[in-house]
Amino acid sequence: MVTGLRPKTVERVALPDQVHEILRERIFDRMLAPGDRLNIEALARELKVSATPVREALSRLSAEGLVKFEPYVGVSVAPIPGLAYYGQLYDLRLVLEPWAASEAAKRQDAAAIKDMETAAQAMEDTELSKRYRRFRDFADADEAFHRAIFGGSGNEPAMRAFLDLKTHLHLSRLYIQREHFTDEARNFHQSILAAIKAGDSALAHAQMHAHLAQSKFRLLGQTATNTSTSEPQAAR
Amino acid sequence: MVTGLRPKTVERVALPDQVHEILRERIFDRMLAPGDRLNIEALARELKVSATPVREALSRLSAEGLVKFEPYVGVSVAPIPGLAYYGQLYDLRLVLEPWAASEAAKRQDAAAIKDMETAAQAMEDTELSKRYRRFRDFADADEAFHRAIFGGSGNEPAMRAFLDLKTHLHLSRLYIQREHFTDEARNFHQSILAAIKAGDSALAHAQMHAHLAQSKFRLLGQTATNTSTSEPQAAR
DNA sequence: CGCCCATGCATTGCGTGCACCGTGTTTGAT
DNA sequence: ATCAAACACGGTGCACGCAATGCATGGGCG
Repeated sequence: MVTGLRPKTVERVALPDQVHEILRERIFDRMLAPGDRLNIEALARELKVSATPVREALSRLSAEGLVKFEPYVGVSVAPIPGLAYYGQLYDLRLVLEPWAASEAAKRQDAAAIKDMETAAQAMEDTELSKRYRRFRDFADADEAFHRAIFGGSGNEPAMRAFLDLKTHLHLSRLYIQREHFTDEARNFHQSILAAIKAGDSALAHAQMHAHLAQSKFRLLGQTATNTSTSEPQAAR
Repeated sequence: MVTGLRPKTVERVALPDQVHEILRERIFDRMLAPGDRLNIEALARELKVSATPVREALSRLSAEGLVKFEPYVGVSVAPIPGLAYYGQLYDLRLVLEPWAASEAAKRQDAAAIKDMETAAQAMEDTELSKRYRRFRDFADADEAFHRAIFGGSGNEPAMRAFLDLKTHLHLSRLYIQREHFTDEARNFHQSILAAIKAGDSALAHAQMHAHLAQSKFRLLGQTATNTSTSEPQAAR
């Protein structure tokens, strides 16, 4: 128990983590098309490592649902879900996050509210320096805000569930990356934050619901009921 | 594509899977206490395999949250959460599952309803042969029923989230394994199933909520603080 | 004399290279 | 043209060497 807390200064850890992150980036950036086979030894040669760390990284990616793992056959990039899937993802968020927001409003966790403010502020800052504004920065700040709300709900399993969802969330942004709507989201975030700080759980619930409904609308183009079989399977 | 469906008769796949299952069992059965270090080579010797599959299995367990992974140090059994955590778990289910049940009632997915009936029937059968009734059999049937409801909701991300939750759900049963309340749960399941088959989404929502609230009550001993959630999730 | 910090050692996880075997394809014979 | 056997690709498992961690011991300083 004398270990104390690690400095966290240097990247003391993990070669598999690096491979994991690299492959993750490639999938997000569409360098790897869905269905592409990921050859273990080829990746090992390219990345100048052995097969073991690569296997480890692929195993984690499989757990995240980004690659499909077929025993004794190999791994391939998981098919990118269609708009219908992301509609379902928003349906799920429409259930989870308004509840999380209302819980956060009730609990008034000081640290979590601080996190929300930080994330909201990061969004403002991102907005300010439009020159360097990368969509990813905005997405990161958005994710941080929503995560902070789950943190404020005090519900650890819900936080875990959200963190699992977030991987797929990032992919959904591929469909709307050309349109930003940052102002709209920013305003909603401010409203939600205000409601939570005021302890108005009903309002926080409503604002979050409106925020996500709006986002879903931006993604699907119209208030589709849900789950209609429309798989455009873009790219490639 | 000629492979068709694998026979499943023989252990066609994976040595890591077997190690994974063995360790999983040991954690569930309390053979391994929280905090215990899991020595890789020791496990390898005991299970008559090499270190590689063991490492792979531990990696998956880490992804499930059953073990804690410290780079360059080793893995140890994750601390078993307290009752407060499982209360939160039920709070989350109280949000997710009533919604899933109402969606299932709306969609009327024939295959999923079939699964629900099968699971419900399995519960009845388990009840019949009381001599061999193991609590685990009951728990498996219960899980199958709830999973079938998520299947009926047609929401794939929700299904994924539930599958992740289920690991921790099994652990929660450690607290109440001496009390069964199987009749109570069985009756609730029948009510929920009837409501879904009747297409009564509101009733399905209410029944599922009552079911989980009752289960939470059984676990915690008394109605806990929150779970107010006054709004029954109007769902659009 | 006692506490603290630095250095050495044992333990053990981590990474590599090689050999085995299952899979999927191609080729050759009927 | 069809089926079967052999080949090649590549994932899987294993033994070994390397490196990092944590503990123990010894020396130095207050």
